[in-house]
Amino acid sequence: MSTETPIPAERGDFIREIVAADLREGRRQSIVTRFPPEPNGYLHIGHAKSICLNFGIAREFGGRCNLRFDDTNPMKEEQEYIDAIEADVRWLGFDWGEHLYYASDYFEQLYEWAVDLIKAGKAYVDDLSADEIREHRGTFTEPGRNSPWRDRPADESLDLFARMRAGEFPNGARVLRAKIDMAAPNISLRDPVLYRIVHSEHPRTGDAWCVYPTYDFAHGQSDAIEGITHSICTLEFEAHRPLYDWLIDNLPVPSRPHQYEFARLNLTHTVLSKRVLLRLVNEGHVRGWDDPRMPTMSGLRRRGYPAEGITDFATLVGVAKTDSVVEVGMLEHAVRNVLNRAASRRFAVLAPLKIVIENFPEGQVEEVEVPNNPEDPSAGTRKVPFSRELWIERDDFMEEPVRKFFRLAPGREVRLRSAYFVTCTEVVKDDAGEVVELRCTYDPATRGGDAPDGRRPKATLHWVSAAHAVPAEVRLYDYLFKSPYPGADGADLFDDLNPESETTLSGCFVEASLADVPAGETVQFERLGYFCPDPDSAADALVFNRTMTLKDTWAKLQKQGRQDTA
RNA sequence: UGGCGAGUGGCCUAAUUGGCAAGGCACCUGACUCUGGAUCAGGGGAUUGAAGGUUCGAGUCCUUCCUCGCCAGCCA
Repeated sequence: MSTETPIPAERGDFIREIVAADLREGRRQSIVTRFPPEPNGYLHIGHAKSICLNFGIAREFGGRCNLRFDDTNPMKEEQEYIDAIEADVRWLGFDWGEHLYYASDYFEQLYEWAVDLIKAGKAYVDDLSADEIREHRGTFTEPGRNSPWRDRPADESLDLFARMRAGEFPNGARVLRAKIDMAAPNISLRDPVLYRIVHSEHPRTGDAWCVYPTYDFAHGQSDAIEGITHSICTLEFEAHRPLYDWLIDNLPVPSRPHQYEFARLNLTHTVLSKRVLLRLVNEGHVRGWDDPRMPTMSGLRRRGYPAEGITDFATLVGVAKTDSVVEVGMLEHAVRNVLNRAASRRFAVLAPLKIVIENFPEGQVEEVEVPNNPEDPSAGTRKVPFSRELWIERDDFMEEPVRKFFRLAPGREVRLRSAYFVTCTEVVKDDAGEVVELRCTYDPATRGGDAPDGRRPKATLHWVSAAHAVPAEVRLYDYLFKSPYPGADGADLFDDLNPESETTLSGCFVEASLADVPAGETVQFERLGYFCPDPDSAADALVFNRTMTLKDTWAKLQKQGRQDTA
């Protein structure tokens, strides 16, 4: 308890074990990781897994995690994304301190190293076109062929490379390539492109450059410059590791980072691909990157998911090298878990049905005391007005109750939460036979929700006073994709889009205090689920998003019943 | 087809490196309950991708095979 060891006691995932061993066996004195997003889109929950891994390791092992933007492709990158990414990482609860970097910070150094490589005869300027380079590359089974420019004198490459930088050539005219092995079974070693000409405004460096390093030439060297010890990336970069190492081996870099790969996160009922997410936005399937149905950080935030739920989820799924698809249910579990603990409870009626308590004095208003969070007594209580006319949930009444339906029905007594027991005495219908109102009586002796004679209703209902409740719009969300595996076995994943992923309810009535819920806070509407105010919400026009429902065994029973009869 | 990687209950992840296959999610049952929530207790579910081999003993080591993923951008 008194001694502090930088090495956590419990065994972790395979990467943490490597980190611990490197420390324990003296290969490393301290740990430096990095989260290296490309600012060409918004962060999603898959990135959260990587963020939690990199920042988590730094935190646990007393090290540091840099935030580094991998901004080597000015055609796709924008400042807007840089800003959003920073905000998202912060929101998750991580801090990079002073260590905010950009690969573009290193462009000059990278250029010099490229020159070193040319001088050493390990890189050359190639005049072949992109198509020709592809043809020369060979295939999985056939080796590639050397470019005719491969053995051009270093001086010539040097001159050409300088002129590429000077802007003498158009996009695609020439590239700088590493001279490795055109017959390598690993295709990324067949003289990979190191630099290409891109005449394009860069969000950070403007028009200072018209040659840009490729990912392969920038990433490992950036790691080395920053003293990254463990460069953690996803599985698809595994084949690049030999190239990563080759560059580190052949350049006078100041440190020796190592790359480790883990399986990226996949989730059922959604898609975590920047390309597809971009299409969802651009084609109007959602209203934007922060649409509450999106798996983006900003979408989840707007949906009301607490950051802690997401980081807990990352811990829950672990880190391994097996391609996997995690059931969304696990995310929902993590989120419910923190919300159940922290969210304060309120009353809201989504599909209102009026009840009139005939023996309750007209015009009288009583304030009943309601606990804000039964899970957390320190959250205190609040006063909620109770009167003769109330709204209850339509689903909480059945004229002809089926088996196992415990809620209100003609002649049945239920408890109105924290208020009184009421009994339904009469059902009022309109001409069409629709139930429009219930007449009830209440038992004044049950004030607060307990009967002196100890009788206990089988159901407790939420309610709001008709005269005091405020109207609201509530947006219900469901999975963006109907199929757990959108686009599986060749199907067009856009065919799997769930047309009911968003349902807007108007005419809801909510407790007046709900007008004061601050942005970013998620509350529980008792018995219904977790909800948060949407940015569209205004003082005189409240809008709530349903973050998720409570676990609902009644709904499950109903669903099962439907299946049984079907 | 060449290279690389991965296969453990429906899903995710462990297994002290050769010693009784464990935990979480999901599911089911019961208890409790002023949320049909939460909580608590219990339960079902695994030939560890397959077949051989080594061994007293294999998820772990060897051989062969099968399946899946990634790689042929001047994307990352």
